[in-house]
Amino acid sequence: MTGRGRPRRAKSPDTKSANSKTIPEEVSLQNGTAKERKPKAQKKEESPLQDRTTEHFIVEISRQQSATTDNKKAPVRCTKAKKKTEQTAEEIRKTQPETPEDPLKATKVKRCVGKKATSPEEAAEETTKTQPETPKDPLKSIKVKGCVGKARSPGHITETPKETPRACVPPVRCGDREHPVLHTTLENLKIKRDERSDAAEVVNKIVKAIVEHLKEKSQSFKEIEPPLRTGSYYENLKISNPDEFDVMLPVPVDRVNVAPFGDDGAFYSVELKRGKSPLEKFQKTGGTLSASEMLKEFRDEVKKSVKQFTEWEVTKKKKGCPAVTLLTKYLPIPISLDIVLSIVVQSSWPPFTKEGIKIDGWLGTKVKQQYKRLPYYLVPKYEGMGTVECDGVLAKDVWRVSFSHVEKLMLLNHGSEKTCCEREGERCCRKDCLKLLKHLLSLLKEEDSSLTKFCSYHVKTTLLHACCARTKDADWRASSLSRCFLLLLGDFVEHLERGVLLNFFIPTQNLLSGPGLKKCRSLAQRIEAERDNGFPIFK
DNA sequence: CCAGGCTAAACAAG
DNA sequence: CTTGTTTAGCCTGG
Repeated sequence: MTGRGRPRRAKSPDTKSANSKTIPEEVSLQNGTAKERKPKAQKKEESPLQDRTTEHFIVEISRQQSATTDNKKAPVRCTKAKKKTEQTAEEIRKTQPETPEDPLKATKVKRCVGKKATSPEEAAEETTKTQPETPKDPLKSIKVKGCVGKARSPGHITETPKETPRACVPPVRCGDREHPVLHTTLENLKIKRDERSDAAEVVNKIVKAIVEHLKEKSQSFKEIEPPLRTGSYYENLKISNPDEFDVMLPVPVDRVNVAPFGDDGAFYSVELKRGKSPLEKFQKTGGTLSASEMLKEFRDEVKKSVKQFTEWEVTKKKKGCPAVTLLTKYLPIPISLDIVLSIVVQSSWPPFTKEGIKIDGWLGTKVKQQYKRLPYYLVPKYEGMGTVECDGVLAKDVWRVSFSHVEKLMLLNHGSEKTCCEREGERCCRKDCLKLLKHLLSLLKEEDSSLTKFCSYHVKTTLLHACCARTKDADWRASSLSRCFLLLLGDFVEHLERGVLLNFFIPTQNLLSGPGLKKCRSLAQRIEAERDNGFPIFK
């Protein structure tokens, strides 16, 4: 039915232009924060990110060639005919026989292009409504692509076609024959293109509206920088459903004094140095920039800006949580969107990061230096009771450091060779391993409510540490998925057994101190049971 | 501010 | 399996 030439998805032109092509806000971020760090002169060969190769010539030439050939086949556009998503609830709400359990799910007209009905619920949906509690949100990031010319080396010389299965098949060690279930599981975790498209449309629309409102209608937040799309969706790590989005809205500050709050280096109190700032009003008598007051007003402004969007609701405030969470249920897949207030600090990273981000062997020292020249972010997050006081500062007025922008950069550019996972390069399984482990954790959380304190950030951190331990792309060959996944699983279990998983950027912070050793060990046992039985939970 | 190019990933076909 | 197409996201240059 679905012929290749037929438009499987069509959108009305206005929708299109409004959402997909350009997100204008992006541009001003560059102007605002990034330009200084990314001098124009730093091109191609000169970029520190580039010089791990000696093939610049070939690379550059081949780039140009392929660009010109590509051009020819470009603009074959489909005709757009889709109804806008501005539909009201009633319009959208057609009965969805496939999923009777959810009355809000809907079948859309545009989807009727002969696609066979997908099964009720693929494999297992992850429902990563990850707990707000402890360290969920350090998953945000900035964009700032490392460098300009990506290498696509045609001369990428592979002495042997290594990935092809050998003629003689060793009994045990051959790739992942041991665990074919991992591959099918991964397959089921993929996000459907149409669902992604629908979700992106509604999310982009509301984010745009919020940003416009804050810039034009609010005093305190009129200087916000373009949204930083962070978290697993924007790292291409989202599994199962496009149902969770994280967007950080950064407020620039000129100069600030930042002082540790507590002893693990993750939380800070902030003082504005200069007078002139829209943020003055959030200062307490001691000069502290009050996270809670700023978040309160931010939340009010976000509420105002989504008021007219009846399909979105604002969820209740959660203690210590830096996000204003929006929900929409007017799509087959309900979406939660975290709008996270943050302040951008341009100066050098806190001293507590000194021993962190040990990526020298994996991504290289120059990449690390580049990352460390980026700003860092602070989000209005605290732990425990907001009334706890320390040096005259209340916990609810402190900020937690966030390096989500760097996390995103590392995950999108994760190879020790820069051609890793590119068309001409070797494919690796780092992200697949992470997806699988995330999935495993969320399945375990579904069946055991005592695991709420564990979250996908624990898994992500485990992967980052693993990448520093097994630094070469050859350690993560796509053909060795099972072995790599089992090693990663082993890492995770080790952390759990010891009850120690250090924040990748702030090694003085133990991310497992929240859950506690007892819960850690019980999770470790549960995971080992799955492993030793061939992952029945995936079946 | 926008148009256009590029990439990763999903998806379709051979 | 390989190859090509489509799409959202991202970046750049005008």
